[in-house]
Amino acid sequence: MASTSTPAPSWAEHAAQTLAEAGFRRGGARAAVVDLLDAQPCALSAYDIEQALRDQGDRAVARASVYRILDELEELKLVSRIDVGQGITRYEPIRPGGHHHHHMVCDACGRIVPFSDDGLERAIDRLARKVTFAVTEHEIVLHGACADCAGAASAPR
Amino acid sequence: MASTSTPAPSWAEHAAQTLAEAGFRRGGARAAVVDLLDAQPCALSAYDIEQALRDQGDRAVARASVYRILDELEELKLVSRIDVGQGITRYEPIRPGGHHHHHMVCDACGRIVPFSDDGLERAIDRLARKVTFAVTEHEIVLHGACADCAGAASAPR
DNA sequence: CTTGTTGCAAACGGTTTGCATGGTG
DNA sequence: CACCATGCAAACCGTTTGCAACAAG
Repeated sequence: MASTSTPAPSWAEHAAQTLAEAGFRRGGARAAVVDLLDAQPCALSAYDIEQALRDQGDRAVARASVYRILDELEELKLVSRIDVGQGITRYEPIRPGGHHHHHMVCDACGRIVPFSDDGLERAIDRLARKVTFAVTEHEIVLHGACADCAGAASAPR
Repeated sequence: MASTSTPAPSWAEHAAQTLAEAGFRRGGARAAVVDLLDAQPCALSAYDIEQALRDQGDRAVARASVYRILDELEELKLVSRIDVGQGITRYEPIRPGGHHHHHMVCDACGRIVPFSDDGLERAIDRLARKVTFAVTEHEIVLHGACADCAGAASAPR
């Protein structure tokens, strides 16, 4: 962490640059969505994004625009779709140095908790080499109960 | 209990029995869906099921019934939901002695190919023991290109 | 005859599209 | 001033629900 010239550009900046390079014009709605995503710790649904922007007041964005912008961002590999079932697609920034991770879904409260595990990734890599299938992506979703919900139901430890 | 008359009950029979034990009455629509599922090698969507039954002619089942029946079967752990994205839920029989498996989705042609891997399952088990989350299920989806599509695009070998 | 089962059609909820308006370059 | 970006509303599509007809036990 010595390189003072590129002090870890925020994802928002990275996204803005990538978008510009791809020939997109600057637009208030897109900037608002990008900024919101950058500030979030975990995956958001299109609805979450629309609401958050509306609630925080300074820049409401139409639903259709949210979807269109998310499509563009996904196309440029700036966000990834997370589908944990329930028919709701969530989106999450792909941060330059960010680590690959997956999600656990609490079936009781709906909470989504990110996790990453090298052993799991290695197992997937090994598997990918064995199969007659060109694996480019993988998605792993763990279902169960989060600490709160599991604790409430069984022995609190 | 060495009842020699039960060598390997088909999934359809197993399902019929489980349903009966759970107090369900016998019904033509349900039987048709169960039979169709039993005959299939891989996951079907509700739409696939409705169409297949309508096409094969002998017993059409209303869309709503298909969904209701699938819900009941899932409740009894007779089928499992497979969600590979694209917003379409698929269903697959859980066969008594059947092995746990996951799916690869060809993003080019949409084909779904099942696979299973012990190393992967072990990695998940190990992980499940480590996390602060009561893991009850997991779903793994590999995306990429199937042999046909990958072969067509790149070197055929 | 009582109660679960099925079909039909309308309702639902997330997502996409068509078109007019407005801001960027 | 040309064109992309945005908002709005309607269309879409898979799924769910309400209700009436039907059949199993």
